[in-house]
Amino acid sequence: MRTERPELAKTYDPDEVEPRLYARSLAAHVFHEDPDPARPPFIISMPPPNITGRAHLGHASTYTTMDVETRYHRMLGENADWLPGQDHAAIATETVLIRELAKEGLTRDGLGREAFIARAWEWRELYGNSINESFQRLGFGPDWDRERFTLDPGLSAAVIKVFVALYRDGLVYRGTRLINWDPQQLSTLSDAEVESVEVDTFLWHIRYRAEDGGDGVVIATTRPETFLADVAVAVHPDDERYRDLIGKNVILPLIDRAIPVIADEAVESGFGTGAVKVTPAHDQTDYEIGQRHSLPMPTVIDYEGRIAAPIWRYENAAENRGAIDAQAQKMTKYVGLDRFEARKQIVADLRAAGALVKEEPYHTSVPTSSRSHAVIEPLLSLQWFVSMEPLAKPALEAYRSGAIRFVPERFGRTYEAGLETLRDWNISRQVWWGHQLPVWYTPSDDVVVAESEEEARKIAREQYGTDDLRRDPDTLDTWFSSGLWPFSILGWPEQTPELAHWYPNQVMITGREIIFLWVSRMVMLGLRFVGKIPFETVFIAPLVFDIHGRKMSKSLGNAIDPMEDLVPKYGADGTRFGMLRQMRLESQELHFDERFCDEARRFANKLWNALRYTVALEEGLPGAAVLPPADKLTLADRWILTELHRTVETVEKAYDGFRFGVATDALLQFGWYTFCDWYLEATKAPSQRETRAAVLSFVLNAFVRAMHPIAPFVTEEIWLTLPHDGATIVTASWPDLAEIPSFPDDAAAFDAVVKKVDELRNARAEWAIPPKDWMKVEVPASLAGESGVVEAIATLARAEIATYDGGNGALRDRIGAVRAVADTAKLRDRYQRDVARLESEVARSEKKLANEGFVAKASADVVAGERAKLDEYRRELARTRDALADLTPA
RNA sequence: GGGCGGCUAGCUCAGUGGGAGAGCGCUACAUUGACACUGUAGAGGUCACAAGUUCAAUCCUUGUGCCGCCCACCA
Repeated sequence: MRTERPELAKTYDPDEVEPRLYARSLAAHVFHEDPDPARPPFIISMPPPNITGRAHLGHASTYTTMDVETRYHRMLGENADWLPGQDHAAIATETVLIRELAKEGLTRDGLGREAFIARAWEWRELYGNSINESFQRLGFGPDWDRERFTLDPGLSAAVIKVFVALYRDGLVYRGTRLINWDPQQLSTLSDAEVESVEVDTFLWHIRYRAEDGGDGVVIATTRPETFLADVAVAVHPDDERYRDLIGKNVILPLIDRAIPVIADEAVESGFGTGAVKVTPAHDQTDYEIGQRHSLPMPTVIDYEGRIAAPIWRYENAAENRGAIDAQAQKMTKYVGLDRFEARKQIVADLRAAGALVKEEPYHTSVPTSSRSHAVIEPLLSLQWFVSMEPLAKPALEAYRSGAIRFVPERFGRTYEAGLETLRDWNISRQVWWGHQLPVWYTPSDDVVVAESEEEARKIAREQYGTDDLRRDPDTLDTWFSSGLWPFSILGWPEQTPELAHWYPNQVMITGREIIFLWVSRMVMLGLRFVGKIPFETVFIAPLVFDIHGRKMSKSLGNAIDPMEDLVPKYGADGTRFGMLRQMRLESQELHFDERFCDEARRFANKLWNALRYTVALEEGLPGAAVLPPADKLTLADRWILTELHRTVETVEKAYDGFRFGVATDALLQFGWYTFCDWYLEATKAPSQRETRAAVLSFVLNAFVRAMHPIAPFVTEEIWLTLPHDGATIVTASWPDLAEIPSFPDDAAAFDAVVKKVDELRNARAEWAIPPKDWMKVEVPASLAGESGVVEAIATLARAEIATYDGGNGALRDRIGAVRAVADTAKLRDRYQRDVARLESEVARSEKKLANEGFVAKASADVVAGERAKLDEYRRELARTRDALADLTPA
């Protein structure tokens, strides 16, 4: 295909090009693939963003790596597909919806479940696509024809099937446990969604007097309000101070209830007073102590986070219940108070009663919801759980056997550590937007779990003689459905061709903060239900912070919105290239610096102008991928082809190893400096005329293909303008190293030209020769035969060439002997400095080689290298001394 | 408490067991057949600190300091 010489804009305009080319790709469905067992699969399941989400910088960077990998593997000819989808994000979406409804004066409960869900779906239709629009503007090319949603009928069926199967296998169970309760969201949260936030508070020291009238004990607590539900005081069994108290009773102040002093190993004598109040229904450690000692477990905080008369939840141990219930009338003044309000009141009352011994300022952390940021209340509650141990074991084994590989490797240890310490997973949520539990109860609370209501009735009739059922209103944790993602997205439980060829996926890319939350669950559930690991490689992309390493946040005012702040300024290409440039494999943080995006934007313009130069050559361009015969290629041609070969090789390895910083470094270095600053300038020498059009076109064509996965638009625009084969660069082939000739010796000779030109430019600056003047340069007569070399030097250094008698040896030596002509004093000065510099280099090198230890112990390569270096210095020194001698008046 | 990452030029970061690098910023010059979203040149660094291993350490080991993150039931 031969391209007409078009009119090309002087400046590359991403705003015009990018949407146009994206629409073209979309219309042609170039990102779509079907399973093709004849080709190796390369599948990435896109971590489904929340439908409420906006594309933030973390998405932009992480998802760009997925796009790069998919595009690269597609160009390699693999059956590559990137599977997109969205997550219903139960709690997050419900929160947003409730807020929206409030603007209309409506409430969730007022609407009722059915109407609320209907509104949620409407809302999703309206706004759920905005993140996809951002992704498209960023140039992401997942297989949009295969987009899925976690609440799709197919995925919902998978969720129900898994829940029921796990229940029947005894891995899903219902029980009363201490759970994380968010009093603001009015729902439970999994451990993984709870984060610690540091706060300044107090450690209150409170005296519980002994029942027999003694001083009793002083306990230290950060949560005095929960003392209403205390059922014991615990001390360490070996603590001498309290030995006599163990087994005796102390009296809770204000409410005058007697509780025992018990001994438990969990207590650390060194902390606080060495005595701990035990409140099993409001603290994890206390709960475990309570279990060990069969203590009653009253709750005194309700679901709204208010103080309540003792509540007994389900099968709580209830010995001594009478005494606890009897306290209700003594705590009426606190009932209904918010927990933090109650804390103030109780502290004041304890102080008034003389029970408050000390208030010690104290820095600690409190659990908060990673969603609502409300302080989590540990509460005893009847919920649904998944037993983790039987699932975790095979998932650990898959990692330890090497079936799953982490990049960087060290994150494998994070995964391992997480799986070793998993507690059972609380999966029931008290929200409506989600997969409702396939669980029904009979009037007498018998539990029926089934895939459908029909099946549930049948079971109920057979087992319990009733079909009067009510369904559990709770829904499943969002992560339950996302845990199935890599296979549910492929159609599981149906045995689809996609599942057959594309599972396991080759790569999963995500952030380190969800290694336990998500990655481990996909592995556990994939192994259990498909019988195979879900993916072979997990690439953990760095987390994005601001330029000074601070978390990006609206309140700090340092958040960068890629769609608002970057794409309009730098284009999608500039944004992508600039982000990837900062991604270094071993670094777990990316301190985002916008300057890299600006550099990338200018780089795109630079390449664009190299294209303009190329297509404007009067001799015209040959067809795609046509090189002149090797014997016609000039030294400069051989050099640029060799450099191209090396660059493609480097970029290939970089993409293979997720080293995006290395790939962008190599592309930038080659494209801007090697290609534009040196080769393209060299083609302005007359001797390059015969071959330059073909070589420029060939190099640009291969180069933009190597860069395409990172910067899809500018590369496509350039590729389409050049002679090319095929309809779009998206489906073009990866540059074949075998077809890029490499001439290492000639390339080294041209390196000498580069070095010489640098030296001449340097001399020009030093001698203040105006750039518009041609500087005078003499080349040894023996180099005159190499007209291409002489002209290249003349063009690049803007020099007028004369010859002098002399010069011999290898081409590189003859190039080295090229010299600038200036007035004698200036030249002498320069040569003298060169001699001094070279003498010191020679001395350093000689000293090193004279070191017996070095010669004896260093590797042969290094010693030989050092000798070669010394040799080179000596020759250069000799050359410079000769030149200096020539100048010295006789 | 455990684990991980970082500390290199004013800023942001590469890099290597053997001659300290880039971009931006700064200074000076320049409009040379594409590009001023450009080119050329220059200034600028005891590679956090200490000890060790080594013929040789910015790089490896250990320790210290500072910054950041993750995990953990010290109330």
